[in-house]
Amino acid sequence: MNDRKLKLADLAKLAGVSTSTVSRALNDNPLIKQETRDKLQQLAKKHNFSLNTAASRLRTQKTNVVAVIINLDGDTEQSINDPFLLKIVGEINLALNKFGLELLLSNSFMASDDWANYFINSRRADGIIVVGQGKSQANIEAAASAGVPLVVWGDPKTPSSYPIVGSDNYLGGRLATEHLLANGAKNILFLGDPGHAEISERHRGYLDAINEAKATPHVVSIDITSSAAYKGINQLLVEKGLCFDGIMACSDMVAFGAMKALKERYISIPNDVALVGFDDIAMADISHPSLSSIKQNTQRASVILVEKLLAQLTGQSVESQVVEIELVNRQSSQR
Amino acid sequence: MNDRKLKLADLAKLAGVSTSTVSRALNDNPLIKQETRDKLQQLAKKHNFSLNTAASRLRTQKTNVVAVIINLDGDTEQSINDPFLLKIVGEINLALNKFGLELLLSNSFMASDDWANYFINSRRADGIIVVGQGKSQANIEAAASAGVPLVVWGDPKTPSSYPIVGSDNYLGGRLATEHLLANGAKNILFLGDPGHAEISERHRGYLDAINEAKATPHVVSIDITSSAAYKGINQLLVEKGLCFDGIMACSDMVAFGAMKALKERYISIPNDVALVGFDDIAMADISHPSLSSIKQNTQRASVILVEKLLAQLTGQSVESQVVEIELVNRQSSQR
DNA sequence: AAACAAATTGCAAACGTTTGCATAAATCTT
DNA sequence: AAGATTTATGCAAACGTTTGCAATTTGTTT
Repeated sequence: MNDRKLKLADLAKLAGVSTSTVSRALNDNPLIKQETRDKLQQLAKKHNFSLNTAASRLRTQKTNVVAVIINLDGDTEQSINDPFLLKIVGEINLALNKFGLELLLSNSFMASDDWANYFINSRRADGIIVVGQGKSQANIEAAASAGVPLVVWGDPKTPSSYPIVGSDNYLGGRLATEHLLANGAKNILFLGDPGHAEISERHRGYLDAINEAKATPHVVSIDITSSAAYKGINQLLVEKGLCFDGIMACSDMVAFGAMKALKERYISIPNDVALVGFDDIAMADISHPSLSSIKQNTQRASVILVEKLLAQLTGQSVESQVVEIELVNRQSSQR
Repeated sequence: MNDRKLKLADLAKLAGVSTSTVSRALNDNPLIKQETRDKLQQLAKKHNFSLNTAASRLRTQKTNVVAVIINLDGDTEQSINDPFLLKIVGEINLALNKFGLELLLSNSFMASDDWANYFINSRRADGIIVVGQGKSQANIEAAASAGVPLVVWGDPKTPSSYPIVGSDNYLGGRLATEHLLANGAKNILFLGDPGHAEISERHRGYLDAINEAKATPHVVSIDITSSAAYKGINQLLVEKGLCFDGIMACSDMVAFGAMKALKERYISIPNDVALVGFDDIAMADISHPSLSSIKQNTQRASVILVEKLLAQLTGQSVESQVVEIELVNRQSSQR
């Protein structure tokens, strides 16, 4: 780094034109003659010039930055380690880049509770993508009603004043359960916390499928973590023995926790207990037995999230949207 | 959002003081009388005021933003899904927040190759944290020699002009191998690509342990993914049968791929083949059998990364640093 | 009570872009 | 060939902070 950072004015002097011209040329403004544009762009490249984003953000009042907030409830610890959450952040990153936007990563622990203020008023970002509804939607609601451009990854069927993009959780729960039934399971456990928005929909789907089959539902309510699932199933086995022959788990990580408890007692999967997870994380395919799961189309969802955010930025009003899901049939439910 | 965004000048008018005073008060500058400071800070809170970061970044030439680049090689696909990479990003995020910094997430696919230019000259960020060395360090080297404040998560023993923070990979490889030997394994496979910086150190540790035990080394070189590991082990079994009784895998995900191939052929873990992974991701504890692994202290490493970056920002020169590792002994290696 | 020092506050210039408007150059009409 | 268009460029003001310096107020000393 030899010398002081070049600025627009320096470049202009070098080229013998005004700063306006350089500015326009670099932004590919058709007001400037094509030939001049090319020349100036080359000059900029040659001198390793790049615009000072602070200055241009100040002037244009736009940042081209989107804040992504990983929304965890303080108490129930679906930890930041859940591969699924992180996977979706990765996908969102890709989707944003495709639209020339950058990603400011944040989480619900920092940044206080006033998102409108912290991210938008301060011009840190143009809009917000919230990953996960959490148990309380208060922060989201507050930001949305403050007029912040905002989209949420969550359960699209939740009534809300802001657009939610997410999987058809009801259908997912239903398909998974019907699949277990079709494979001969009679006593199917729902493993997860129905107090959580997305999971409550999965639970509804589970219930409807169970009822239609005239079976009896049974819920084991636990946090969305493997270890909670492990403990939950263990405890159930201790107290009541093997009183079930199927599990619909609210996430793959939860399913793996359950699997461990079962395997330790030499309960065969899928023969004694059939199992379906949710999310289809990479591990589902590589575990043994491999885990049947409801696959969420995170890639498509991410693109939709970004599109809806952009639509809001141009003043359009947008609706929640469901993205399709798919049952991935593997060994854990096959018999 | 009722009215136009408040600015410093508006607040000043409300309070009957100058903008300088408000600015200083909000930044807790001791030049301003404590009483005035309190009053103005309350006023700001009351009106939901927050500073325009674009303006203040322009004026101060500081952003308080750090770019985190996930550095994947285009070809060898240690995909963005590897939970370990994402875990460390989470930890870095926490560490940055602790120091009042924000995290701009990026990856080596976007942002061109000229990081100095794209992130620093453009004043998008004050410094860069690179996660992963990848196979080629050209981009990192270029940015570092352009004078960019930069730290890398990788193998600290790699000679470099920039500071690298990471685990003692040599020791990790050695400990894992010695542990397998101590548990009676005689023919231990190294599963991973020694062309990769961190893994080459693990490989060295493996080699030294093997040689000291007068055993013969055997490397199965594969990409850092479960599926590559699965295929690799499968192929080996097909071609040569069960010619090994221990595996030191270069990552947990790789170990799981190997486990799957073994389990499918009813090869017992740990009795027929003992196995140790690397990273200690959440899944290691929840798999069955649970996976012994070398645990990297990502939390401590993240704090160190940030501290070293801050040190650079204040002009100090900093060195690479090793963070301790730990063997977590679980079922997969126990006999 | 005057003279001085210390503690507070205000003035005004910068930070580096973008953009409405005015101007200059090139092209087209008749 | 002179006016009327069209095309291309330049001028200068604004975006909202921060900060060196000057100015004011307050407190201290003789």
